[in-house]
This record gives sequence, C-alpha cells and structure tokens, in this order.
Amino acid sequence: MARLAGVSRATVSYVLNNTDAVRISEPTRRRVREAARELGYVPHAAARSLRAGHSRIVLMPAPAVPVGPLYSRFINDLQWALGRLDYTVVQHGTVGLHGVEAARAWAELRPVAVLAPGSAIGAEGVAVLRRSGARAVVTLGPEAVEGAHALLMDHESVGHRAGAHLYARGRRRIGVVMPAERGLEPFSRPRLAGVRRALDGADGTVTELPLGYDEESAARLAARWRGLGLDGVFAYNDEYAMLLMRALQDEGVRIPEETAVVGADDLMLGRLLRPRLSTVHVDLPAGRDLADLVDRAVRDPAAAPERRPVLGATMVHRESS
Amino acid sequence: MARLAGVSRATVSYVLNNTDAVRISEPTRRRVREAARELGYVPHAAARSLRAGHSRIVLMPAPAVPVGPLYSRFINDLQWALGRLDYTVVQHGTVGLHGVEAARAWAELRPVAVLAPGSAIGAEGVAVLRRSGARAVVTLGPEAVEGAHALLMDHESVGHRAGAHLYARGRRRIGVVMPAERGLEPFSRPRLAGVRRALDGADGTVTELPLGYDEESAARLAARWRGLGLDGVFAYNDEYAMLLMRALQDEGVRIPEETAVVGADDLMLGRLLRPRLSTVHVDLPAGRDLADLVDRAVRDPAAAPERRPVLGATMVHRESS
DNA sequence: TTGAAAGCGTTACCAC
DNA sequence: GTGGTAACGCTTTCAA
Repeated sequence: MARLAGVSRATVSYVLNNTDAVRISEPTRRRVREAARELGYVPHAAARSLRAGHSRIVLMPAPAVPVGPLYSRFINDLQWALGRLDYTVVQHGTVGLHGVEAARAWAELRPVAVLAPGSAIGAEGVAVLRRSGARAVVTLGPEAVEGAHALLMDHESVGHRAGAHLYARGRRRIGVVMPAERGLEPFSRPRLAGVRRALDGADGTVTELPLGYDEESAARLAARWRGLGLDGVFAYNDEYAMLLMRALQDEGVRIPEETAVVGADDLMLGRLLRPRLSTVHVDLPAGRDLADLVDRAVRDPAAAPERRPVLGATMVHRESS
Repeated sequence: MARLAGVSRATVSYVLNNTDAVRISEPTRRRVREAARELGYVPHAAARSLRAGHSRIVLMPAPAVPVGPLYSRFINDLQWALGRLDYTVVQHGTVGLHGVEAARAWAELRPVAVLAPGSAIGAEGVAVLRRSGARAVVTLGPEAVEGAHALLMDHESVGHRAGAHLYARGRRRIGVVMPAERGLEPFSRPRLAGVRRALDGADGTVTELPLGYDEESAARLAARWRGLGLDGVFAYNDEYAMLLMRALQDEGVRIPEETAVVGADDLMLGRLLRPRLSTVHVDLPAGRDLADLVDRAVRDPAAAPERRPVLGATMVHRESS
C-alpha cells in the first residue's frame, strides 16, 4: 500500500485489520480509512498469505461434467456456509489433471483446505497437499482416502434401494442403464453394484444397458427392448429415465405393466411424467454441517480423519414401478 | 523452497523454470530436480505473483443460482480453453456481495482478468478491479459496462424470436412466464421485453405470468388459465415450459390448439415432451473464441473495450406451437 | 501512539 | 556456470 496518509505501513495494517489492541488514535484511523477508500486500496491476498504462511482459501475443483441441480445447490450452500466462516471458496478449473498432477496445481495456491472427489486426488495427492500446508483435505466419494477426511457418498446404496424396490414389486429380470457419457462412471458403477447386491443370491438377473444421452441411442435400445425380456429397469437417474421411458412408450411398451422404470435424484422432472416416475431420493448434507466439519478440521489439523456417511437414499414410489 | 540440494535459491529457480540461458550444469539440474521431487516441492503461487506483480488467475464468480446444462458446458469449455493458454481459472464463491464489495473481494486475489456478469459488478467495480491490476475485465450480460470489454448476451432477442413466432402463428393474446425464483431476473426481464417488442404496434397483448418452479404453483396458474383468455405463451425456458405444459394438459387445455407453448434453451427435455416443445435455440460462443478474446485483452490492456454480441437465438418450431 | 525493520518464497540482476 | 542480493506487499515484533 502506498505511503498514503503520511503514516507507516504498520499503522495502516493495524487500522484495516482493526487489531484488538486499541493503540491507534481515532483521528489517525479515520485518516487511514479515508485514504484507503480514496485510493481504492485493496489488500493483496498473496502478500498476506505469504507472510502469514497460510491462506483462507478453501479449494475445490470445478466439476468437469455438467452437474445436476441437486449437486449445484449443494455446492452453493456449502460456499455460502464457508463464506460465513470467513473462508474464501475457490473452484479451481483444473483442465484434465488427475491425482498428483492436480494436487500440485491446487497446492500452488496454498489453500488452507481442499475438498475434492477422492477419485480425482488419491492418497499421493493428499500427501502432496498436506505437505504443502493444507490443514485439511476432505474427499467426497464412495471410499475414504488415506490421510484425508472422507465424506462417504454412498451411491451404491442408491442402486440398492432401486434394486430392492424392483425385486419387492416382483421384478426379476432387471436392466441397469449405464450412461455412455464420460465422467459419470464414479456414480454409475456403484449404482450398478448396488442393484447387483440387491439381487444377490436371489432368483433375478441384472443386465447392463449402455445408453447415450440422445434420442437415437434411446430409440435403438427401445427397438430391441422386447428381445431383452426385461421386466424392470433402473435408469441411472431421472434424466436418463425420462429419455428411456419416452422411447419405450413410443415403442408401445407399457409402463409399469410390461416394464417398471425407476430413476434417481428425485428431480422435479420425474413428477411431471406420466406415469409419474418412481425414483430414489438422494439427500445431500446441509452445506452448514459440512462447512463446520471443514472448519473443525482446519482448527485441529492433527485430528484423526473423520469418515462421515452422507447422501441418504430413500425410495420414492410413484406410478412407473 | 528449502535450501534443499545445497545450492542457492536462484539456481533452483533457474532449473525449475528451465530458464533459456543454459547456464546450469546438468549434474546440478539433476540434483535440484531430485531434491524437489523428494521434498514434494510445489511452487508458491502467492510468492510468485507477489514478485511478478501479477498472477495468471482468470477469475469468475461462481454462479449463485443452479445453472442449466447449457451454461455449465459453456463454462467448462471456457475453462479448458483458458487452461490451454496457461491461465489458472478460478471461480470465486462470492456469498452475497455485489458491485464494489464483490469487486474488492475478487481484487484481493489480483487476478489478471475477471469475467463476470455486468449486473454483478457495475462501472465502479470495474474501476476497482482495473486499479488493482486486472489487465482485462470482461462483462457478460445484456449491456456493456464502462471501461470493460463486453460479451453482449442478448436475451432480449430470445424473447423477440418467441414473440414473433407466436404472432406469426396467429396468436394475439400472449402470456410470458416470469419465474418467481430469485436471481433469474437478469434473464427473464430482457426475455419479456423481447416479446413486448415483437408485439409492439401490433394488435396483440402481453401478460406477465409469475410462476414458481413447483407443481402447486403451476396447478394454480393452470386453474385460472381459461379465465386469462391467452392463446399463446412463452414459458421463459424449457423447464418452466414443461412444468406449465403438464399443468395445462392436466387441466384439459389442448396444446397447441387452445394455447401454443414456446420454451427456450433447446434442452433435450423438450424433444421428449408430447407435443414436442417448440423452443428458442440459444447459441453460446465457443469457449475457445472467448479465451482468445481474454488473452488478447490481457496482452493489450490499453486496447479499446470490445463489445461483442454473443448468444445467437434461433426459433425451433416443433409441435407445441 | 507510532515508526523501523525483519521476513515470507520468488525471480531479476550482478558479482564471483 | 554459479551464488548472493534486493525487492514485491504485508504482518508482526520491538523500540522510540
């Protein structure tokens, strides 16, 4: 900051951070504040964190795939809650980096905490981040990563709810839609596994159904539907469910009589379909809670890693199953 | 960086940035690199930008409202393209700040460029950012802001296309859905204005229809539909269109005979409805082009502000109108 | 109550 | 070819 009001830099620092020890005279404070406004002074985060040895940045990678309203809202909540705790939330636009590479890119900003999908980071990435001064690393995903706190997003149980529901409704030959789009495997594979587990040891079969998110792909699948002989399908999520349901209806397949359809995520969308779409409702944790967890972890970096299950799954039975 | 390999910090800097002047012996280079890996060394972005006087950060505010797949994809593209140009893209989780407040928060990171909705920033915010060293400020939105480059997102023409289409199809009493959700006004108001302009001086009327994104709200609107005497409606976007269409159909209103419905954004969704939804297709600029614009602006900060129209709007006529 | 000075990690510039 | 030194903007300690 310039030698603006004819006082020393230290005085400026005191005033602008209003340091508790009230050692600066009121007139001086006023002069400093005025000069700051006049000059459009903005503190330099880099200099501050260089000196302090750490920043107030909580870093998360920006999602690489277009993400649904559910997750968007979750991120927003979280940002708001972290902001209240005086953290600066930053979504880092990592291009296509993974693991250590990504961790290194993030570490350059010396975030005080990092929140990232476990799959994007790995144990080695966690180590890089911790060594570079991150006081907390929190992973999101199906399993915990060594050395980091874990928010266990149990997508497997989403599939399990759907599978169990279909089975309970008397369905035995069950299809599971697997999105062809890249980047969805971390969600789709556990969901598939959950359906498998629901039918494990029972008299049912599970068939994987690759499906691209476009009408032609859906029409192709629907055209060979009767040949597949399936009486139930878990469509990955509500959007794919809508796509598939439409194609099946166009093909004359009656829902739910011939084939029961279950989606997931409980979007508005599904309520508007006819028949109304049965779905697995997914509960994400409140941003507030998660922000508190991050804050606690930052304050006590040596604490044992927490593993907290989040993402409750509940079956919502409507008309399509 | 620690005094790791028994060489000076300067030598380390040379090796890791492999400075062109090849003045470092190969053995030394090797030693340095090895030590760096061993220590898990990661350069300190804050120190670097403090020294350099500027960062490579391109900052954008993280969207405050859940944003559709269209805009998500656009942001992703842009991030990727800027990453290719060696910028670090950062989405700043600004809680509820606007204008100068927000600008100040962003300026603390000393980004080399800022990309933000014009409404979120204002002329004063632009000034703060420029004074704090941002070499380029690019606004997105319906109108340009003094001192900044502008990407003119012409939502007014989206509404205009819809309005003109409905009028051409013989509709005269036209409703325009206005989402009740906060944060959508920057899009909904221009879209409404566009419809108004399309009917300007013609023998038609425009009626605003507030609508919350939930079934009850839609049902209430549908219940009083016949009383409104509207023969056409522009539903803000495809999602609201789907919500409204379903409610109207449940009420027995025939589409498009009694009421024509037009959405916007050309989502997959609309193709799956019956009747298929007419919509206004929106073209966002390629991330690549925009990244180039930012890069040019950064290289020549003194250049006259560009105002570039983006977001082409095309009417896609399907069955609902 | 205020000012001077050190030091955070980097890099540009000069001596060695 | 190498290494020392200063400076970037800020906070903090110490002295005036």
